[in-house]
Amino acid sequence: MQDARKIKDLLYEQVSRIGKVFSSPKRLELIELLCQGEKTVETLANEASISVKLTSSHLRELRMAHLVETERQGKNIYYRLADKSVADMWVQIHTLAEDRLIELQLALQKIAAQPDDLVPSDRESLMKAARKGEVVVLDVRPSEEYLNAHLPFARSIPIEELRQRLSELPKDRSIVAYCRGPYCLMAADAVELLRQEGYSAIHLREGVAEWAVASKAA
Amino acid sequence: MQDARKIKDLLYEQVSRIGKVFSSPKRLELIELLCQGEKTVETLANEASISVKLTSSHLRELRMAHLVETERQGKNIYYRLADKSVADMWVQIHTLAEDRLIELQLALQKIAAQPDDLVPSDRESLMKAARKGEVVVLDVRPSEEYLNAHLPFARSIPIEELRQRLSELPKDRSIVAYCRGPYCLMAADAVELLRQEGYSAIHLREGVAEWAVASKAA
DNA sequence: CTTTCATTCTAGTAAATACTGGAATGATTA
DNA sequence: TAATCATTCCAGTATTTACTAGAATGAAAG
Repeated sequence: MQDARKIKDLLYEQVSRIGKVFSSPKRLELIELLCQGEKTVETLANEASISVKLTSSHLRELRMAHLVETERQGKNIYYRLADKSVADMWVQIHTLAEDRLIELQLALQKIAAQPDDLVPSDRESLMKAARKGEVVVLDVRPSEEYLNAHLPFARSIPIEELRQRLSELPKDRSIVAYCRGPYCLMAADAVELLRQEGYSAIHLREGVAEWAVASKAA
Repeated sequence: MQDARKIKDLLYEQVSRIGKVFSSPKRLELIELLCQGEKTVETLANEASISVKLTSSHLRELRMAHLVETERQGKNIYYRLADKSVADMWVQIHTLAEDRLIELQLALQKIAAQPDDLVPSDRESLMKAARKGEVVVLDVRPSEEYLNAHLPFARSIPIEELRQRLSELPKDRSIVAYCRGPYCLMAADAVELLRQEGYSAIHLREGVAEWAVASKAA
């Protein structure tokens, strides 16, 4: 019976290794970034606003849990998620957090509290409209991330280029902007800019990872 | 821009609160127990082999993350999962751990390394056979857990009563035993006992939580 | 009023964690 | 050879965590 306890302790201990990875805010941010495609350590460090050394140590934790893989390309080392299921887990955990934590719901309402933010229920109708060309789905992430994966029918204009490339967008149709996910502020900024310039813009909170999970569930 | 950083930090911080809950082996064990139905603090402490006080403090963490609810019934306080999605998350996280951690795979192979353990792919055929009465699906958990939820067509004989109630089981058909999930040893023990007594017994690794997630995905 | 169940407070230990900085190492490219 | 990208080692700090034990508190049952 003592033997059984030891075995159980060992098993839960192993599972907790995965839980530990998801228990650090910065590691969560790195995982979300890696959901957009492979990236170098330097890119990850800059995006997450931490030092390369600290990034390296967080990535080490991810590697030791076998949640990421590395590949050397010239001078750079690229990190990527080891499996699609890691991206799914990120979506599951932040969704659970949004469902259970009132504090998180309030924080999310504060940023971009537009009444017309698109929520998952609109998914099919959005795709139908996008297919017909009734709306423009706009991906405002860096173009490498768009090239790695993007929503169906989406057009790419990175947020930094948006102001100069406004003329590419129609004023007679709604523009649905999205970015990395609900914790990324790029789409919210894009919507603000577009509205100032007289466009009809809507903020889609989901990123490609959230979209993928939602599509599977449907 | 500094403002944006602060907002992001706050959001990831909140999500990490949920991750932290799943980063402790004992809390994972408590969650798995609560997946079987509501339980008192004392029961949880005994099952997890820890003191009531420590159990209480772990449950406090779960409460503060709004993952469990409590209800007073007479002298006892019953804990239960606040939502089905918490049970789903437990299944997702231990599944991810099993997929990614070789150490966990090896540990699981050691316990009950029977070649005929049932794996998820057999789910539909198992149900078909159970419906026709070709196999007996046996739930060896305590009867309260069986009453709370059990697999379709399952019969309940708690592991402690199994030896005395062997005569209730047929020798001409296969007996598929299951318990709380892959980290619970009751079904493995039951299979061992049944085989010693001349029964044809098979170990189903999934519990009701795993079954529910798998059924949704299919 | 006592017992039972459960939480909380205080207090303490041991270990792990997140982060910083400096210096060394290694691999690759130019 | 020098520069770049990344990791690692060493050292140190601050914080958090898991756990133990003793004592007090509270809520309900008998």
